[in-house]
Amino acid sequence: MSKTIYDIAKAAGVSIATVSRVFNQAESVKPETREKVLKVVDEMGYHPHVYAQGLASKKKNRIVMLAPVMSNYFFTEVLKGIQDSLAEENYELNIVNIGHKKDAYNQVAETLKKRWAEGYLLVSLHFSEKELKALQKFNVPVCLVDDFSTIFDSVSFNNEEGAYLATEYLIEKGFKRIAILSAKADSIPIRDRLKGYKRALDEHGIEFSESLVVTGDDMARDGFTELSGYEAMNKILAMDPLSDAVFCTSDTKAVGAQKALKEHKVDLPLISFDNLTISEYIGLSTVNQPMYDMGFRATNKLIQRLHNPDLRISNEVHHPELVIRSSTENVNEVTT
Amino acid sequence: MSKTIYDIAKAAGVSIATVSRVFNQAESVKPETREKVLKVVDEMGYHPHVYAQGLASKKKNRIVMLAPVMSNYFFTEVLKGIQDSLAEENYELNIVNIGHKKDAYNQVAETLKKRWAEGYLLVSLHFSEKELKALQKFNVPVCLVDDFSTIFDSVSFNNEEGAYLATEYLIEKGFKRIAILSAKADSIPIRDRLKGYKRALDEHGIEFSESLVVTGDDMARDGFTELSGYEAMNKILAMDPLSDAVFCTSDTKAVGAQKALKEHKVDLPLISFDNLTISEYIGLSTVNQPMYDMGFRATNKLIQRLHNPDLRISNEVHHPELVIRSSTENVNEVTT
DNA sequence: CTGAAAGCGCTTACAG
DNA sequence: CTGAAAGCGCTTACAG
Repeated sequence: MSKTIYDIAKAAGVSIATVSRVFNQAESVKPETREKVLKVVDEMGYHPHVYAQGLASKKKNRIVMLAPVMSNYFFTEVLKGIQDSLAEENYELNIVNIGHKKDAYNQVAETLKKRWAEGYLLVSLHFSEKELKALQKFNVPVCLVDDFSTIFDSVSFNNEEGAYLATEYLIEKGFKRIAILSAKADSIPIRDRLKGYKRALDEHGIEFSESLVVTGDDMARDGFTELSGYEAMNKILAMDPLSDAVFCTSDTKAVGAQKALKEHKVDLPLISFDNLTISEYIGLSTVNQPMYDMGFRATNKLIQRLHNPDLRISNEVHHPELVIRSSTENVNEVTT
Repeated sequence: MSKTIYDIAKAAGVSIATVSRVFNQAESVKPETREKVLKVVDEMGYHPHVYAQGLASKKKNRIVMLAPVMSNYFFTEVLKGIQDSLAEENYELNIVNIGHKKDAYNQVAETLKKRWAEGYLLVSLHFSEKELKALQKFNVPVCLVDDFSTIFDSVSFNNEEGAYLATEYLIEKGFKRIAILSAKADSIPIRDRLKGYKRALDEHGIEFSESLVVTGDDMARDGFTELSGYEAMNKILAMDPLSDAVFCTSDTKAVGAQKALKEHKVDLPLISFDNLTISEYIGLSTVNQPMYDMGFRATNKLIQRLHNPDLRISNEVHHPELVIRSSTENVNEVTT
């Protein structure tokens, strides 16, 4: 039913090798022959069979993105960056969802084993040194996005520094009892952000208090949900004495937190993390994370490695920027 | 470097046919032989070459999702539905981004031509009858998501009815000058939603006025952006007399619209369209669109067709539900 | 510039 | 239950 290269060759009165060359090394075919073949190709609606091409040429022209939890903004921004970077290259993109965190490693390993692709982008997947070394054994080009390691190329973000800046900002405005609206304690972003929060307190001579680390009960997406933020802010509002400012570990959570504040008619200074598009519209002060850029740069890096496998491992770290809006400004400042 | 079926066969002391059978028709291999092969496979870290398998078996076990504009919530929700539906099946998912609207048809046609996959999901792609018929010629299983046609299977949403319900709701609350916060005029969702808006006015004896159809200037993503909503609401607020309620054509736009309202300290009743997760947290009354379900159901439908190509074309239409929150409630009602 | 032929790594009747 | 062999639809030295 579907046309093959033989059908085209016969109809054009040439060999299959010539038809193949028209697609792959057009210059080496006499212009008239090329035209003739192309004409037949067009008439008969032929398209090379991708699998046969891949098998024969040992090229796949495909890169695979592996990532957990699709339904979030971070993912789509990174994806856009990847696609824009890929747009100029002759690669197809496959997306594989890494489901349950528990055996994320096995899911990734299984995918790498299949060797569908020339290269792989591991997005927001955090593995131990040991696991990464095991993945390295598959000997396929990999670039980590939103994770750091010296074993693979990586494009990451300095979460610790972001949290530090946000917390320091609140401190410099005079706040002393600063709560941190946290998420799953052993998730990598939370670890790093908590570290930055603590360092800021420490360097400004404020004692860290475990009671100011507050988490919601909803643990979907590691607790990075609106609901979790809402729950956590309600806990904060139930504290006595109330904290005088809040560093929230994600904009999504901050949306929930703002709802709780509104319901309680309380105006606590709130700074958050991510800088989603929506944040501008809800007046959220936040730490900007260049998600699109990270996806774009990581893809460039991966493609460079495909062209030149002997490149040294390279790690690119993106730095945070504060974006200040009304959530920290239109509130009563502390007057000492 | 990479192991082949020959390496395994040799190491296990069997033929390649037997190794192949272990993977494909395990029952027909003697248990001891199977164990022996599996042991070698495991030791040597073998995995069948997907392209060679596909070429030889003429199966691909792959479905492709084609969709425009990745970076939106609709897309990710649908995607989640697709993935969950696929999780139980032995299919891989590929995602192809359809970029510029102008030649969306060609992009889709090119992708179908490649025949990577057994089946295709066309998400939020709106083609003319003529174009769909042309796509039909490729003779590959297709299911439309968020579009309706009798040429292919489809899972769609009744936009007209959704807009009708939202507008009627405002009318029944006593509002008469109801503005519609619109987007790209010739986009399919806008056409249908405008139709529903007009029908509601008509059936309740309210005259339609072109001046109450307001659009922002930002036309990215067909005008379905926060910015566009913000701009449009500012135009509404500049009207004299002011409209007394607003039907907004998407939650994303409503986020921008709410910002404008807040800045002007005006409290206009606002009902919107989509029911994003965030909408609950910003108190947005809206029309619920079951995006996840649509993705899930469409995938089921496609897979059924793969199993049984002679199935009659089937069209599933999902119906809207109003979700009422504070944006239409905590505002002054009209007292006649 | 072009063709004949080998080969990519599998699957699957066919025979035994 | 298992193997030898043909074939899937291409690409690419090799030779001319």
